Amino acid sequence: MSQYCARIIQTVEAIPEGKVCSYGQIADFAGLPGRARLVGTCLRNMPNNKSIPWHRVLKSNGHIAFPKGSEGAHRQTELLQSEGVAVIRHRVDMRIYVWQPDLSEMLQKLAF
DNA sequence: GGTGTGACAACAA
DNA sequence: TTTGTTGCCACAC
Repeated sequence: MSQYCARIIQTVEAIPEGKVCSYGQIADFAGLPGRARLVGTCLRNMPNNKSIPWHRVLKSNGHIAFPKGSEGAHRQTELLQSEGVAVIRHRVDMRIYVWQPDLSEMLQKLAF
């Protein structure tokens, strides 16, 4: 558990329902610009059973970060659809569901 | 301390 | 849209 991972987890937890976010955004909000890979590494290493909404994290282009047919992809798709996010052919309409955090919300949730 | 790896991003064809 | 390539950096060997 590194400090980076803690920030990443906190940022991911701040994503509201029905919204999605890209790895780059997570890294950016977490104060780690350009460390998108670290987000994935941490989420993989971190136990995903801590109520972390990892399913709201996608690639920059809206694609699901798992290979199609994978278990993770399936679970992610299910979770997203159950939240009202339309997953079309292994991808999400980032134009609609992308998370655009308000500054006040950011300060409230993160407030490093 | 070198090397390879990774749930990625951005760019180029 | 789908592939490559490159950059990035913490982490496990």
